[in-house]
Amino acid sequence: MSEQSVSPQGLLGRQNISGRVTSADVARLAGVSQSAVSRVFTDGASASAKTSAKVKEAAETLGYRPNRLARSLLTGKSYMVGLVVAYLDNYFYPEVLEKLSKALQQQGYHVLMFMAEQTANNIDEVVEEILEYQVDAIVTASVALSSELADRCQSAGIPIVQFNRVQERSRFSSVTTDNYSGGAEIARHLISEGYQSFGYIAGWQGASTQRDREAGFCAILAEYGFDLSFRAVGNFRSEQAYKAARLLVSQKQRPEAVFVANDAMALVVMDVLRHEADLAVPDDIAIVGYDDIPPAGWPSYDLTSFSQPADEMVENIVSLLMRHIETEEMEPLKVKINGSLKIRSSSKK
Amino acid sequence: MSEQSVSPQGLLGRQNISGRVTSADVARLAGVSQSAVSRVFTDGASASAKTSAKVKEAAETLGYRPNRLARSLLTGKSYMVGLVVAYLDNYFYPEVLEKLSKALQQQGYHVLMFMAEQTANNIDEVVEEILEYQVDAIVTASVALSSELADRCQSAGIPIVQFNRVQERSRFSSVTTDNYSGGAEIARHLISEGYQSFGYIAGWQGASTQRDREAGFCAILAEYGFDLSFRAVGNFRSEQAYKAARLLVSQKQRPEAVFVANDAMALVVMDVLRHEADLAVPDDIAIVGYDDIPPAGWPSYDLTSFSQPADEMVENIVSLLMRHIETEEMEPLKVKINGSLKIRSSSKK
DNA sequence: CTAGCTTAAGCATTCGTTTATTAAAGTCAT
DNA sequence: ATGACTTTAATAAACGAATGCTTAAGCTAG
Repeated sequence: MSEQSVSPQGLLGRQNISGRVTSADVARLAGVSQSAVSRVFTDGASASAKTSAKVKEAAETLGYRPNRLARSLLTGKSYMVGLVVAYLDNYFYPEVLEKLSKALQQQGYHVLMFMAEQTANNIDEVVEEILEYQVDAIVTASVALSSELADRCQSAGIPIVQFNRVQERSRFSSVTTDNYSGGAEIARHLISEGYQSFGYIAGWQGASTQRDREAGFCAILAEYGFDLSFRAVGNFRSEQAYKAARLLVSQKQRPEAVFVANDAMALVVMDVLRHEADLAVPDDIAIVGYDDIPPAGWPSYDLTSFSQPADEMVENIVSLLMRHIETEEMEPLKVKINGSLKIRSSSKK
Repeated sequence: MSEQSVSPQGLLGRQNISGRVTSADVARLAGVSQSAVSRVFTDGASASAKTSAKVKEAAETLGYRPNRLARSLLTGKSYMVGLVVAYLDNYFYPEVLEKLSKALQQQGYHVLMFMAEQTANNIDEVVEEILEYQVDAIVTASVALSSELADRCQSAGIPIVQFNRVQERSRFSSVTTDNYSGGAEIARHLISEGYQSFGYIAGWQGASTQRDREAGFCAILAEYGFDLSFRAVGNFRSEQAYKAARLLVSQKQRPEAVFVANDAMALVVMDVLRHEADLAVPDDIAIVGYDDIPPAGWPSYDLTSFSQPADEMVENIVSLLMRHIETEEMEPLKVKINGSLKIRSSSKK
């Protein structure tokens, strides 16, 4: 035994310094090559039952799992989807986020979160950062991108799906409800209930959702010979909705029915009407919202709202994503989901 | 010019096939080495003003940004933090998620989302998957880990911070409010208001938060010679809270005041009392919740609630994370935040 | 003008994988 | 057994960027 044949590392898969177990460690323990280990862990690759078993056992005892980031270098896929979102205090978004996260997880993908301010500048910055993470796709929620950034993503081959926002001549896919018909349906409903004067509290004017909802609403009003007797801007923010509501109750001539551009604001408005102005909903004034977030259905509010079906919207986001990612098909698709008006007591005469 | 000295690729930084721009592309265009490009983009590395300028310009025109995943191979840091969360329909979590996301983003980190079912099995699976992504740390929200998994993370050197959950003899850090004193303070408040009989609607019994809140509440009741005249389990889920509330209103002897283990359930209970049982809150029955989520403060509910200060909790999560990640200090710290009881009209006699 | 020192940039290696290429080992009928 | 063919595994070269080592350049001082 005069030869110094024993490896200085010892024969067993001693872990490397960093504490992370690598495929080489597993290979050593299993007595196979590193590439064999790799093949066992990538489906579609061939490995004999025997080695597969050896490798799996070794991996188990060492607690090995392949490093997805290293893998991504070779495969070009990170199995991460970047999500850009501006705020979660509109409760429509947590709902969507939860569903989206679960659905993607089921497909082996995961959501990497990015919070953006509403300012275009900030959003571009954020997206630049997203690109560093080599996400396979980006989902933007209620947020618009500069066309310059759009180009960057385009040329980097990173598909974008916009949620609840469409940019007219943009090259990316989007999923929305038909906000124009939503607004229109609300108008029809209120008219058919017999209301005669109407108000509108707007969301952020830069948003396509805002514009479409208002346009649809007003178009039908006009068709029946009505127009808005009150209009204020709430920018989709509660504090501003609060101010808009104060303004509303201070009018000498209050409208009989008010459409508020989303539920988050509509709830604030209802609270002001009832608890600060002592007005009854719907008897003194009817309210309709948009989104049908869970609190809209709570008995204390029972708010009529145009429902954006989160499940169906998420399903569509996911299938668009998968289409773009897995077939490399870049052709954008603009999907419009049919929502439906949930009529509740806040708008019944 | 008889030599074929022109590179087959052309002299300009023609992008590689995959469409992604690499540091080598930038180097070629700037006429420097790849390592020079790398140095320009890693702070703490030296580069002359001249090359730095050349490189930055080239990077700009090519739209280059360093690949974080590739970088992570060398540095061992991914700048991602895994977040495990079970549901977002308790509105305390979206709030925390938004704040956490923003705070981490400010430090250059980002949140990778993982949705877990409540079952221990599923959570372990999910965490295994997280590990594949080489996150620098894990935050769990209202979720418990098997000790086996804990070992794995420990030995992989991945710190864990538990949010709103403590595991007794576990080796990871946690951030909670002092749920025991929270429950106690609620009891003191109700007693001092003069209520004489008490009910409790419990959360998921496996949760330390649930146990501590109840224990603190009952301890003080006992101290004053009271006990629970009603108890039901809502598991932190609205549907089950609904059933518990139905049970409550069907009692012959209703308690005068009820503590519901969190706001999400408390709001459901209030709605049942008011809209299904025609009872007045607080006149017929007082209600107190826990978390102080935004809807608790909405005038329609005006629910007394023990406030868990999301800002402060998040600050603590982040500083624990940074401590663990950047100093490699693994010693767990269990942080208890002081909450405060927000007394509103739902519990005033 | 040169010795002596500092700063900058290039080369080559490395991180943990996948995968093309090639060599070895089975399989099966003859 | 032997040859023709199919599996399986090992070797080595990527992927994109960071970094130790080394050399070239730049600067100061004598």
